[in-house]
Amino acid sequence: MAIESGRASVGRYDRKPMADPLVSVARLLAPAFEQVAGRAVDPVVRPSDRADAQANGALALAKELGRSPRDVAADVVAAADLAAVATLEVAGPGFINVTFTDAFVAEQLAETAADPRLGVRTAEHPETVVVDYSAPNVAKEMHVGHLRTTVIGDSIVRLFEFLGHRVIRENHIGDWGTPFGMLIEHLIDEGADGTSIIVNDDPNVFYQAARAKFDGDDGFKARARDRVVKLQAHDPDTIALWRQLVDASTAYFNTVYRQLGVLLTDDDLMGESAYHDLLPSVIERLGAAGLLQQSDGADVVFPPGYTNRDGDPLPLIVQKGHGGFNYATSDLACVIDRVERLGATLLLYVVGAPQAQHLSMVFDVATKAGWLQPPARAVHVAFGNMLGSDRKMFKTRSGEAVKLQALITEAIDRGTASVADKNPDLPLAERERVGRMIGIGAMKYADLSTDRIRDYVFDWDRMLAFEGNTAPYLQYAHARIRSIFRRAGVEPAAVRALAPSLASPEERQLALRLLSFDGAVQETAERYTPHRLCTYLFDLAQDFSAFYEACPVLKAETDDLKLGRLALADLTARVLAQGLSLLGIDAPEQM
RNA sequence: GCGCUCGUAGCUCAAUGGAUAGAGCAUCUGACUACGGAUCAGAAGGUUAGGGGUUCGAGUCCCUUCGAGCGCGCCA
Repeated sequence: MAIESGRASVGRYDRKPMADPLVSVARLLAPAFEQVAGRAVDPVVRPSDRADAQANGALALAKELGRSPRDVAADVVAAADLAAVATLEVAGPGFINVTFTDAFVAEQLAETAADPRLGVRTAEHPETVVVDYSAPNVAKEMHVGHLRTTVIGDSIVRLFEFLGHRVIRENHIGDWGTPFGMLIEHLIDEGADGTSIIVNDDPNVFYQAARAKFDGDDGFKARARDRVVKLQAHDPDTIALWRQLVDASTAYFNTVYRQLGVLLTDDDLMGESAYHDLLPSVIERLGAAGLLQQSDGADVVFPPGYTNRDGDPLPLIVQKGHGGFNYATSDLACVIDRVERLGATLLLYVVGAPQAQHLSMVFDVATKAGWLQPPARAVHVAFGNMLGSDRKMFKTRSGEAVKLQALITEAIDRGTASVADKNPDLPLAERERVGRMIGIGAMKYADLSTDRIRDYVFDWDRMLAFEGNTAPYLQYAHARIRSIFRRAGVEPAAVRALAPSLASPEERQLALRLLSFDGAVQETAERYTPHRLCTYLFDLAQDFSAFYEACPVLKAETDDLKLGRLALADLTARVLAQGLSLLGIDAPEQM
């Protein structure tokens, strides 16, 4: 299959009249288009900066009918019956501008406010979705490279769960293979237990020391090789030592995950070792499917369309010359396990862009072997690199990968310092709690808010700024709304059944934005692009600021107006908090 | 050499094939003893890397050139 950078669709979602008004308009306009065209056509309803929405369908249709686009648009408007919802107007070369009636906006808003899901539709056909993300290595430090996969994966998990899918998180940790021979032998030499080495000391020191001995000491190397054989034969003593390393490492991963506030737990561990016993059957089944070939002594599959440096067909090696399996074998076993055992129909791989060719080959082979057939499909949710301010790979001065733990600590420190600076009256414990939300939130948001396929520049000052498209700006907007309620002495729940005020342009603009939360969430999930949701939330916060400036709430002329504006503010806060939560970011009540 | 991805304002980034390419930061101008100024309004800033093509319509799709990054047989 072709490499998909996230354009695949998850399937159709139901089209209930509530929620996204664009969906409602498209649904209501469709019969008019059908009447004019003589067949079903897409009204092509889109957001517009000239009206509340625009329908572009008449332009394409006019070409087909050989008529003037404006005439076609006029016919559609004449045939349409949605007076209760919107007024229609032909504009420009043949657009239909849509302006919602205030009654429609008010009604939709009231339904949204009454809905715990804030208007977000659940999937019409819930699927079993496996999300493969994070994937750190045992006995190694987590580094910046693990940040994006962990944060993006976490957000995708939250999104799909919210949409009603059955989501299975899989943390494909590197816990098997040749390095474990040397790691276990080194562990024996040191006479230490895995916990002290990995949790209390720097895992990289341990790993590099083992590596150095492996490279420089032939006796050690021979022992390490023997140890791998014992490990793969499930020798009890060897497994016990291996288990020490794995347990210590996963405990360490968990401290990182807890600090990051991601959902991963031990229950989600599905490392390479879990597929080890399946690997021979992968080869057997490839052979039975007639796909297996020999090349330079290795068992390989040649998926069509891939070439090497010399222009010759490029193989996917599934069994090495001396009999060992590699990560391609393991990845194929994953596909089988996820489809056949778990019943997954959507396999998401939140893995860096450099793996594109490898994954594409794996998916192609799995498809040819019949393991990955519709409705099941696999998508590489690829992402680019984190760059330093010099636009080069983010590294320490000495050129090493930056440790994720160092990044987390600095984020928390900076977030806490920011709160201390701006709200010194907060009690210390609260300051630290909120500071952590701000620091971690800022780091995650910086990662999520740009198109994932592109590289992005990591900049502490920018991501922690209270201005611009940042987590603190959104968190601040939320906290400020909650502050209004505290000051008013009103419980937010008390205004949820009230009609939100729509008296001014700013209120109307904010209301329309609130109604498009559903559309933003659906699009984010369909394309696996959290930055879409980020952009929506930023726009929402900006609309709220404009409203807040133009429309006094606590000093409103009448009590009704005050309550109506409180209702609008409350809905804004709920959407902000829900949206941030889908990104894995906390929204403090005050900051 | 082949392949993949990216190239948009000074900077960081948006923009389902739709109208005049939008935000934020920075810069400049203005508002108010502030419902948390951690604000708001406005201005200026663009040959969407270059060139061709498809289309009623292209930042977006196709071809090509240039630039950057990454990947191309037994590491994962």
